[in-house]
Formats: sequence, structure tokens, C-alpha cells
Amino acid sequence: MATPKIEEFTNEEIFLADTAKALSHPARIKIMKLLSELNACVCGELVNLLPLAQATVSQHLKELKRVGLIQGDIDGPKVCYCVNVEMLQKVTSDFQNYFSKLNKREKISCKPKTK
Amino acid sequence: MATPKIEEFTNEEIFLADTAKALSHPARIKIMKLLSELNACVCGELVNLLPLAQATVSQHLKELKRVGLIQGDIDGPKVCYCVNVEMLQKVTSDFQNYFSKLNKREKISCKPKTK
DNA sequence: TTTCTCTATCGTATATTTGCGATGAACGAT
DNA sequence: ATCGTTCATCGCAAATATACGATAGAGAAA
Repeated sequence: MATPKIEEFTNEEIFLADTAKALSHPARIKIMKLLSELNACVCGELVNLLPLAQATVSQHLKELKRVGLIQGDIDGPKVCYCVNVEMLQKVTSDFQNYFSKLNKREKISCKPKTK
Repeated sequence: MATPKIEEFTNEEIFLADTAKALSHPARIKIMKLLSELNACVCGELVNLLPLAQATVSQHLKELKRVGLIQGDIDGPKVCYCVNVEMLQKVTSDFQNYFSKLNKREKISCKPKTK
């Protein structure tokens, strides 16, 4: 089974994991960066800026759209993609919160013989 | 091919994507949280705290260890896991930096007819 | 209408991920 | 030396992810 038993995890855990999954490929990390720098970008332009075929880029865009990090707006025959500001802010603050909690406790470390 | 053409991406993009991949499962999100809260944790205890079999938990721990987010130290027959503070701090600041750059530009949004 | 461009989706191939039972290795205890 | 505990790894099955060529559909342009 590749299906995780998500029913045992909290919504927050699932949300963070799902968002991390959307960012778990260099192409998608780069797409977010490009869309931010260019403010918005037509799909075909992204294809030129990435070492991937058009069909593959389209799939990566779909994954980012799935979690709401970007949105695509039809502009004639083209599609103009841009960052979804609200979602990006939510993701930013949720991860900031997650990491800051993780960073709180660690003072004592394990014993030295690392496996 | 499931192999991304990573040779075309920067080391930073690959690092962020790889770290996100390590956090792209609710169990691993939760393991980080548990290790932080408990300061350290024997593997068997994590198995009790997660809805997964021992073999599966061990695999998730391996993935987190792969990217250096945790370390496991042998304690007799048991293994004590804990957060790798240095790596966690690096990851935290790298993601903070990434997100803050993404948040800079978005003022103008796309046209309204979302696809 | 016909043609061209642009992009999403389909179909396919391959690789990876997820999960778990079973096994083995390491260690402490008896 | 033997047994029990703990955990990593193996082996397998099923689901996902990645990549791309081919195709379809929507619109612009002729």
C-alpha cells in the first residue's frame, strides 16, 4: 500500500506534509521562484525557463495548483500563472510556526555514538 | 522516467526540494514534532505513538536521517533518536529565506477568470 | 472556415514511495 | 551458550510520481 494511514494524523500534520510534497521537486521550487520574480508568467515562458518538456511542466503546475499555491488564469489561448498570495502567506506562517516549535526544545542531544 | 533532470537546477533548489520531500509525509512531520517535544526518543516509543508498523516507522526514520534532520544513537539494544539541531536551524533559515523572497513580489495578480 | 498557437490531458514506461510481515544482527540478561 | 528484546533490512505488493510524445480543445489569426 502506498496509501498512508492519514486518518490517524491531525489536519495540521496532513496539511504541512501535503504542502511539503508540492514543494518536493526542484522544478516546482523553481517555478514558485520564477512566478514570484516575474510576478506572473505565461505557461509557455515557464517551459522555456525549465529543462523539461511542456507536458511535464504542465503536470508540475497542476500539482502546485492542487494545493492552491498558484493559480492559472486564461488569457486568450495562453494561461497566465501567478502565486496565490493568500495561500503563500498561510503556508509561510504555518511552516514558520512548525519550525519554531521544533527549534524550542533541543538543548540536550543524544549520546555520541551515532549509528 | 521518474528521475528529474536535476542537473539543470541549482544546489539550493535541489536542497530545498529534497528537504521538503523528507517532510512530505504526515508521519515524518509528526516524528519531528515528537522528537522535539520529547527531546529524544527511543525508536520503540515512536512506534507506539504512531499508527504504523515498526518496519514502516524505521523507514520513515531512515528518510529523515538521510537528509540529516535527525540522528540515531545506539543505546544498548535500543536506538535513541533526536533532532539534529544544526541541520534543523539550517533548514529553518533556508526555508524562511525562500518563503520571504516569494512573498516579496506579489502585488499584481492575474486576471480574474481562474481556470 | 481553415490554420496556427498554446496548453491540458491521455497513454505509456520507468522509478520511487509506502506499507508490512519476516528475518537477521546486536545486545543484555539469564 | 541461550533466550528475549530491539531495531534495521529484505522481499514483496500496490500506489504514486516523473517524464515525454501524441493528441485534443480552445482560442486567435488568416
